[in-house]
This record gives sequence, structure tokens and C-alpha cells, in this order.
Amino acid sequence: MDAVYTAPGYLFRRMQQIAVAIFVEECKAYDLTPVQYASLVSIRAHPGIDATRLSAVIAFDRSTLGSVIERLEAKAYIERKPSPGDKRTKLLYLTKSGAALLRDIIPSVERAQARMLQPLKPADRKTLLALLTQLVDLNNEASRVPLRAEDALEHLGKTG
Amino acid sequence: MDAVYTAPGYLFRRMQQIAVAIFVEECKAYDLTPVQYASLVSIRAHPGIDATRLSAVIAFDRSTLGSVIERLEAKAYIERKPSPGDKRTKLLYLTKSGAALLRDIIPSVERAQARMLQPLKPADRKTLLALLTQLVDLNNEASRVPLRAEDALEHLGKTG
DNA sequence: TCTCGATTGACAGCATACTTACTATACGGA
DNA sequence: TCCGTATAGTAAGTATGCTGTCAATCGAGA
Repeated sequence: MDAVYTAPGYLFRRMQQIAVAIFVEECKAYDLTPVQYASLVSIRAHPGIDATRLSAVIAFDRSTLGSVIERLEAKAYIERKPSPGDKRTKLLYLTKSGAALLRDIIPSVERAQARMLQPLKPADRKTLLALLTQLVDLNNEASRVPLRAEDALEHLGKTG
Repeated sequence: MDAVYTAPGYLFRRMQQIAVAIFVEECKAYDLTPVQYASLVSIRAHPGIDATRLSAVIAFDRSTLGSVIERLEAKAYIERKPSPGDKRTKLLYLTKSGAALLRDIIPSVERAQARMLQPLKPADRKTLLALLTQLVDLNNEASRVPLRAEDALEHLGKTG
């Protein structure tokens, strides 16, 4: 019976499920999902980034990100502007309303992040985060969408 | 920048993403998803369980589970039989083909589970699993679909 | 300069996940 | 027995997350 409950895959799925539930609960006043939040934060950090590079920066599937961007644009939190140099790409920018939302939501997000680890003793929280960070990093290539944080810098080399 | 990458929520999402990718890769010969695998295992452990109880046993959303069961039935890995005592419920059983698949796929699943933790030192693997088990358990009520392992036993009390 | 391979964003399709709502059924108490 | 409440399964709607494919565009090399 506990062959299932102690399997790493089961624990990761369950923990992700719990983490999303906590995030949504803490942030329900803002109608923003974890994925949408991560996108906004990254666009703020890299104004003028394009969708493909954004997907690498937050380790998202490119196809999925398309609809996420659509929803953020529909809510007027971001804008898409055509790139002057490349007719294929559309550059992403926060709107004022998006920037304001981000400022407002941050306390709720931090409360959510804290709640996820709350049940553990402080020392155990640190240990868990350290091990997870290490594991995610070492397993980066195993995922279908490896994280490429450095990709975000490329467009800066070209445009600024 | 690393405010995002070290956030627990981000790490949990990323780790789940990696875990699923590894599972799918190891098991691609069997055309079975992690969720479908967990369902089959639990149906084998509790033959004649109904869908609602199954959802509690594997901490799945009941609505989602409906379509999962449909697909498993379409692939002829499980059967649904009407309950003699309750016209509302349909009881779930593995078919021979489902039982055979489960036997065959187990080595691949175990390889996948091992690969997820491979990059860590053996002692760290134990630590991580112990902390995660603890955290998932203590956060059980925070998720929208709390795990109710004991629910699986109820129908045994009535039928066997 | 022209063409070929790579890249970008869009789309279709499948599979999780969750919400709400609806129907059929079951069951306990008046 | 009848009624209110609870439960099982289903469906519709939204949002990830992945696989493909496609057309438009870009860029590099012949």
C-alpha cells in the first residue's frame, strides 16, 4: 500500500497539488494563477522579452505559454508590441495595471510560499529547499522544457 | 531574479514537471500516464472500489478521475460493473489485460522513480523523501482533495 | 542573391486538475 | 410513507502542460 504513497513521483505530484491550492487560496482576491504570476514577474524582470525566451526563462512549454499570454493580455496586465527587427516576434511589456497588480499581490504570494513550508521545523525547511534546488538543477535536462535562465540576457545584448 | 527560482512553489512545480517527463520517458512503450498508473495500482489493491472512493485514495479530483477511468476503460485495462446494492455507483475492476500491463510496466516505473532522485547522494535522497512525506502529510487538508486512505477500507466492511 | 535550414508564433489535439451545476439515487427522520 | 439531505456520476467551463504541425520569417552559406 505505501509503495504508492512513498514513491517520489507521487510525493512530487501531491506537493505540487497542495502548493497550487495554497497559492490560489491566498491570492484569490487577485484572480491570478501561479503560472500567470510567474510570467508577470519575469516580464517585469525582462521588459521586451519575446514569448519563446520567456518560456525558457520560466521553464514553460511554449505552446502553453501562448494561451497564458493571451489571458494576461485580455486582462490588460501586459502588452504585445511587434518587434522592430524581427517580424516573427512580439515583445512583451507590463502595463501600468500589471505593474500595480504585481506590487499588490506580492504580500499574498509570500504568505502562500511561507504556508507551504509552515508545517516543517525551520531547519527542515532550509534542508528541503536546498535539496530540492539541487535536484531540480541537476535534473534540468530531464524535463522537456529545460530552464535556460541565461537566454533572457540574449535580447538585452541586441536591444540594450 | 532568484526570488523566483528559490521559491518553494516554483521548485515544486518544476520538480513535478521533471518527474512526469522522466516517468513518460521510461514508460513510453506502455502508453500509460502517471495518473493512469496510480489508478490501476489502486484498483488492483482495492478491487470493486467505486470512483469516488478511488479519488480519495489517490487524492485525485473526482471530476478528473471520471475521464481517466473512461480512458482506462477504452483501453480495456479496467471494467466498470454496476453495484448490486447501489444503483448510483459503478464498481471498478482490473481486466486481465490491465493486470498483465501492470506486471509488465513495474520495472519501468521503478526505474523512473529511481531516476528522479538519482542526482542526489543516497543519504540526501532519504532526507528529501522523509521531509516530503512529512510535509505532504501535514499539509493534507490544505489541498482541495485531501488524501483519505482509510476510505478505501469502507467498502470492504460492507462487501467483504 | 537565392535557397535551405532554423526559428517564431499559432493552432489542433490529448491529458490532467479544478469549479460549479445537474440528475439520479439513497437514506434517515417526521 | 414522504421529505429533506447527502452522495455518485456526469457535464460544462477554465487553466495548465505536453505533442504535433503549419506558415511566415530569418539568417547563413553556396
